[in-house]
Amino acid sequence: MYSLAEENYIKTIFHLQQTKKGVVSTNAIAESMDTKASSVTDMVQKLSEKKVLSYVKYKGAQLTEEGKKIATRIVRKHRLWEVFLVDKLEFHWDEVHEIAEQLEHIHSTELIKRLDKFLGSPAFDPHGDPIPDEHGNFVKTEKKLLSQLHKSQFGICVGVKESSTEYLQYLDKKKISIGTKINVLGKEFFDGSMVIEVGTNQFFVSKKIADNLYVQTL
Amino acid sequence: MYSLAEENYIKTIFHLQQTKKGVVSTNAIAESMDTKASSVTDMVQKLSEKKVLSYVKYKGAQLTEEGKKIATRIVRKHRLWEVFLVDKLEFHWDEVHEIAEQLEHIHSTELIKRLDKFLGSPAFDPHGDPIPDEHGNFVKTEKKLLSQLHKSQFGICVGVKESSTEYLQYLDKKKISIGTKINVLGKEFFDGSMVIEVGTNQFFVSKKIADNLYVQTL
DNA sequence: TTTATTTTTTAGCCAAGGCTAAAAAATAAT
DNA sequence: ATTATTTTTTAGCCTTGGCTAAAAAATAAA
Repeated sequence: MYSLAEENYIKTIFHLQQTKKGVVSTNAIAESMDTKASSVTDMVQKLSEKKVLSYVKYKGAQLTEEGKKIATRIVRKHRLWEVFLVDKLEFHWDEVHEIAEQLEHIHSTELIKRLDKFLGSPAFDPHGDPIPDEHGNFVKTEKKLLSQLHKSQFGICVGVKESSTEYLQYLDKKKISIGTKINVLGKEFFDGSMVIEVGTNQFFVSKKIADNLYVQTL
Repeated sequence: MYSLAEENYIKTIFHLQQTKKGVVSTNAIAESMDTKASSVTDMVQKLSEKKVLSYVKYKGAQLTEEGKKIATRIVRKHRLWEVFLVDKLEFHWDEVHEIAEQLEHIHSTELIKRLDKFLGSPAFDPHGDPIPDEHGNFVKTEKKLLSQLHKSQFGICVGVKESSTEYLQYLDKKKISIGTKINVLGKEFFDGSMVIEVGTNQFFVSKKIADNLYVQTL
């Protein structure tokens, strides 16, 4: 069993080594966790002894397989709870992070198993990020522009390229927000326009619109 | 904001002063929390400075109004989460305590407001204990025998007087367990037998049966 | 290739919460 | 009313997870 502090370090290092690719520097961890480098050194040395990560002085830290497993479980919990908060308690997607930060540390594998089932084993959280399955497997996703999808593919809205007021209002009107699933029903070869499905709504979007929306795809 | 340790002390003292009536001794707290008396003394002195309880050396501790408020909020959270675990995640009522012990420390008033609404503002938890409302008011309940109820009253099953195998099997068959709501539809003056409703089922119970079941009533 | 600068680590300190052992107060027994 | 026993407190120490300031290593600049 890992302490709250340990879990938070593991989670942070996991996220950092996704982006920064490879070993993570002491300073990077410190900055990301809003703490001091000296504190990070201490903790990283402790976690290294626990075989959660490998650590070479002055070089940085890198999670072991065990460490990644722990991190993945935390991420799974975090994202499932976010789905719960949004889908069941009707929170808005941008209000749930803080609460999920707390809920992700609740210890009970049975709880998560049942929560997952209760939520219908969702594949994405309300921000459009993929939820690892119970074995820790992430679906490998790619961030693309909506315009890059083909007919009968789908994507989860994760952001916009340029955010003009008009565009955001358009998305709002069409009930597209972060985490929304978008099915591509058809695509016009000639002008790149598409027919998409959002919820139960089906409508037409121009290439200009589809070029401005980022989606996460499998 | 109170720490995890502080919240646990406050909660424990709250429960102890319900039963033991009045001031709570250092040893009682220590035993109940499975810790040492010396640790209790330290914490109780700290909480006294924070005006959460009044404490007289060698005499014991007693929660202030503020302390009771904090305790009540924790109890409310604990019991609402238990309802969630049983009603929504289909845990059995005797499996949920540990998990609720963790969930009760999640900080977010909005979360509890929404959880309560989501659950239909339940008045009792799965053990038949009353859930304080958002202002901290407990419905004042009384523990009675089912046989003491009158027509059109209801009670929440909280236990049995004598537990023979046959009796427990009977309850099982009738889908009566801890936390089950029982409506008294009719009562026969002559022999004390009753017609009760459990879920959507309505059936007859003899006085002997009704005399053996404890229920919580408003 | 020295010298400066940045990054990281070490050393020493602090607060929270716990523990043990000894002292002090309260309570019970003679 | 003493003495014995139990309860509670104090004193001192431990671990976790922070912090600051100084030292050491790595990196960049001259």
